[in-house]
Amino acid sequence: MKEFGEHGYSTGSLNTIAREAGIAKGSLFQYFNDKLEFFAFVCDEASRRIREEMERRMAAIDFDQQFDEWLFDVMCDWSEYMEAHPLERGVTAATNFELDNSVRSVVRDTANQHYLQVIHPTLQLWQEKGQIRADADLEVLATTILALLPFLALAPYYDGLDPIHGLRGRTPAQQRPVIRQLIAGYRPMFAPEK
Amino acid sequence: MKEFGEHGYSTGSLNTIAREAGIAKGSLFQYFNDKLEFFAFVCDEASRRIREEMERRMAAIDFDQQFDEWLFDVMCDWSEYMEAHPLERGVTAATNFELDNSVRSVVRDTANQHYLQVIHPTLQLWQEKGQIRADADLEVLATTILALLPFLALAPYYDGLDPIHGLRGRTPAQQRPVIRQLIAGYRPMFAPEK
Amino acid sequence: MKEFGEHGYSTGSLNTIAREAGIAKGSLFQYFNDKLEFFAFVCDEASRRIREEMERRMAAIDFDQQFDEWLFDVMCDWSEYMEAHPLERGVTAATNFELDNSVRSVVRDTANQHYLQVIHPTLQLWQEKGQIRADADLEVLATTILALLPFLALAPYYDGLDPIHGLRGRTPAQQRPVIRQLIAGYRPMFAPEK
Amino acid sequence: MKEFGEHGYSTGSLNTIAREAGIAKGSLFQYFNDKLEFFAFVCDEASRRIREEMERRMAAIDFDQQFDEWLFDVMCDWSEYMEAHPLERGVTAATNFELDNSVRSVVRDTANQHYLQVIHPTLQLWQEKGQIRADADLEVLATTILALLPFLALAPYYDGLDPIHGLRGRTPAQQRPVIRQLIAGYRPMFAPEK
DNA sequence: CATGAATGAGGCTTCATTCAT
DNA sequence: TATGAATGAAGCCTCATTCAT
Repeated sequence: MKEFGEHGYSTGSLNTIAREAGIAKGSLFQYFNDKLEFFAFVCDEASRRIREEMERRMAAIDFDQQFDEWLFDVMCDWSEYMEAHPLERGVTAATNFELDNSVRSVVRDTANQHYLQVIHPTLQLWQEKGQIRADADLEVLATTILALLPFLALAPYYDGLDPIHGLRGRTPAQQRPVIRQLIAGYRPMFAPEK
Repeated sequence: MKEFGEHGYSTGSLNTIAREAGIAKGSLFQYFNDKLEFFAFVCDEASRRIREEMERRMAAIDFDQQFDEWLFDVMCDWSEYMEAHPLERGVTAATNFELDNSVRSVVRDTANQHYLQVIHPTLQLWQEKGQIRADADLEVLATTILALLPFLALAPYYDGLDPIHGLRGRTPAQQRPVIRQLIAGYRPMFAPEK
Repeated sequence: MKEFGEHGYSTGSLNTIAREAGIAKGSLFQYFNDKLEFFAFVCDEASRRIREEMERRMAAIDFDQQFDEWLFDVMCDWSEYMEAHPLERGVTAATNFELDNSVRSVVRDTANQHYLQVIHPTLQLWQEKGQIRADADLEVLATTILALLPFLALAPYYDGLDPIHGLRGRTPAQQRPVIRQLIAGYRPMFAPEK
Repeated sequence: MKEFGEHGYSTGSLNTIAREAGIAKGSLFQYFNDKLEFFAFVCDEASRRIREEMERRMAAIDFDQQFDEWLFDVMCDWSEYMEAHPLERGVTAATNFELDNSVRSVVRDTANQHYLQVIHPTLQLWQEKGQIRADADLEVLATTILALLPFLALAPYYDGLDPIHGLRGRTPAQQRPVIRQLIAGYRPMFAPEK
């Protein structure tokens, strides 16, 4: 996760991985047929960990509040999780920044499934609770959140992702106003008529 | 543009570029000190071309309509431009998918400046025209559009970018319903009270 | 036989053999001390099979005819056998095309012994029957036949072995005219005076 | 020529070649796209040298004698040439012992062309001179000689090629009786009626 | 007797960059 | 200004063999 997270698929070095892991180069190929299979495994593993941890955290968040408040809490947790887990964050970057389609399609589909299996039911639940307007477009909302997640995860650590709010370099605590601003901006998309 | 657009910075090969351009490998280094300087130049050039062409096209779009109608026209133009210009699209992908921060910061800032110098004044103009609600958050709107542009540019051509609306593989004409849906979804963010 | 026959000794892979055989890599070394011993066993086995089958077939061929007619029948059988037994044919190629002397000497001597133990007595028999001229040089005849056998076995399946008669790609039936032509050409070497 | 001649295509090492040539590994690829292209070049070069030298020598051989005497002289020259040129001999072995069809077809066709462009016209010439029987089959004769050449070139230096006459280890001078015996054995194939 | 993970040397090839011409 | 051969490090991957289980 460290090597691939820092350098991505094509620039990540199996030699380096073997050296830092203290095993022989050839040993890597006992478990994976080639570099791509290895990378895919690492990405799957990271996606799974991220999802499991986030589900655990979300279960602890107060469900008896307005949707935008709840979303704010979730996104702050997300922000803190990513700050505390540089390995998972690195792999998230590696999958989001992969250019090669044949590599990308292998790793992105898995990640997207994990995300959507959380996002879709959650949005429906909130709509049923009446906290999301009945005529809101859940697909557009899901797309927005699906884009917001890597944005919040990476913008504080990678240059050029957020030239508007200036997330780059901010701690999770310092990110909170921006998160609040973004959710407030999106609020009309889902907010029920008063 | 072809080589870097297809393979990105680190995987793009100067050997290949020289070979396909029909010039000597050494000649590249007459004009650029190293690979990064070359890549930066290519990205700048692409960003400039994209911006100029889009400004030209936007000037031809009817300004006497509602903001969301106008935005729809612009985004359709953007979609058609990207379909017609695979080289520029490739470089767009290469800059958006670059993982290495020291490379990324060089190319993204330029691109973002180009984008924002168009987006910011435009949004202000539409707000002054009263077509964007006075209390709408122009920053969040700008961030949304800044994310929407690469999304629409790349999702039809790269796997795993849009698992919700299924833009992958669609022609510009087939993308139009999705563009309309997205803008309709975003509409409450800026739409003036009726 | 499959792996060594297709790729020869040095390029043949014990890993592949174990994988395709469905046994563990280590198990190979329970029965053979090293790769060469294994290869030698496979070649011996193939030589033995080839010899036994050809002796069986030769026993069924009419012995009451002229030597060249008989030889034609034998060679056609040989041609058909090789077509029907790609594994044995492959090993034949592997032993004939082995460059490394230390490997070659191990496998060729066995094969040659098998061939000569059939060829020598047979030629003597035919000479005693008076169908081979008394002053014919049986050694040269044996050498000729010893060269003819791999030639007929492999030329239809390997490039560049027969640039004159064009055996490459021919079915056994299509090889028959060439076989007849070759034996007719050799005929003066052994034919008794009329 | 040394490395490929000793170990053949697949076992020959580019690392070794570069090291013994005193150049960098990468430099090999300035002139050849891959190993096969390199090997093909080496084989072509060797074939050309062999042909040119043999044509030079054949021009010095007395043409006013019987065909079998002339052939004996040529084959003795061939035997001496191969003894004096271990590099060319090695490459000859490498092309004759190559198992991989895709490699083999590349190098054998060239070699065969060189051989046949000498053999065919020569045989015709001798037939016109009346030294080869009018009804002799020149194709079979050519095939015989085409097989005799690598046999004489390699049998003295490689195990298991000649289990009958025992050429292995013989000097050119010691090979002469065998060469004479072989040609005497083949003589009836072409000798004119007395 | 069977297993299969571990090894580490070696395989071919690509790369950005230099520099003498 | 243009060239392109030379470099040598680094890339991924395969290999036969060992050995503790």
